[in-house]
Amino acid sequence: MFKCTWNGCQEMTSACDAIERHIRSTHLGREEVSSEHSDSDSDDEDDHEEEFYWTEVEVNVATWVDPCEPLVNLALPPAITTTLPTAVPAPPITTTTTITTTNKMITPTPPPPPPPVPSAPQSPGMTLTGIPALQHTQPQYIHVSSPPTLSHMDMARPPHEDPRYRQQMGGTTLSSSWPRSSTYLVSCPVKNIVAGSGRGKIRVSSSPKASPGRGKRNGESRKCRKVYGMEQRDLWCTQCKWKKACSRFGE
DNA sequence: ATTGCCGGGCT
DNA sequence: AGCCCGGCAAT
Ligand SMILES: [Zn+2]
Repeated sequence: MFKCTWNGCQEMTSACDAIERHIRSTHLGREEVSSEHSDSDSDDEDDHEEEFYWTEVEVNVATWVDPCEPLVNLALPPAITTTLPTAVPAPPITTTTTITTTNKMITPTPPPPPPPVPSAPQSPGMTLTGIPALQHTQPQYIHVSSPPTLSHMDMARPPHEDPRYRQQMGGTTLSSSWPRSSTYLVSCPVKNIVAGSGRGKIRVSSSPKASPGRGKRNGESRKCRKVYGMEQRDLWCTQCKWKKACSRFGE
């Protein structure tokens, strides 16, 4: 069973495609569009936004425990489903209740449309740009102790940094949310506790040849610049604005 | 060409 | 201190 998780909606269907179509037309407000975009150019698969608004409800479901987070499932509903529309094993569980498995990222709060803003008095009724913009809910681990590694966790952009609603599309794609990709990184809380206290100018191992400390090292690194683009520079973190090492996105 | 950022200049 | 940019390295 696939249930719509939209605020208050109780729509339920047995087919995955059906619920997605329901969400698309009823909630997302966009009509059925043939999979082929004739006009637009290429790659990115059309935003699968509807995939965030339904959950798979099953009579019996094995509790998939993420190998990376063995002790974090005390607050969030344990659920991770890869892309598997049909075929369910049949574990010996006689529970009558149903377990919901949210597909794609963990969403602690069922109604995603209005992202829970930390605390900011906003104009009632509409939120942000109007489109159901989700935010990359970074899984908050229980960091045992890592004071020096205060890198991310402040991805929540200020309520309204820019008084002007900047809306300039580079193409036909409406910037909905993060440039999601098909693969989701799953970082483990196995971080080394670096005792970074030495504050000198000791720059060891700095041969003029090999020093992978500069330049565009990894193609996977998305810093403020690439994320927001040259436009909306005011959304970058301070360090990025000054062309210094980014402070928001560690790694 | 683009991105990340060190080094260094200016206020 | 904050702010900005030249220029380098890596993609
Ligand atoms: Zn940054």
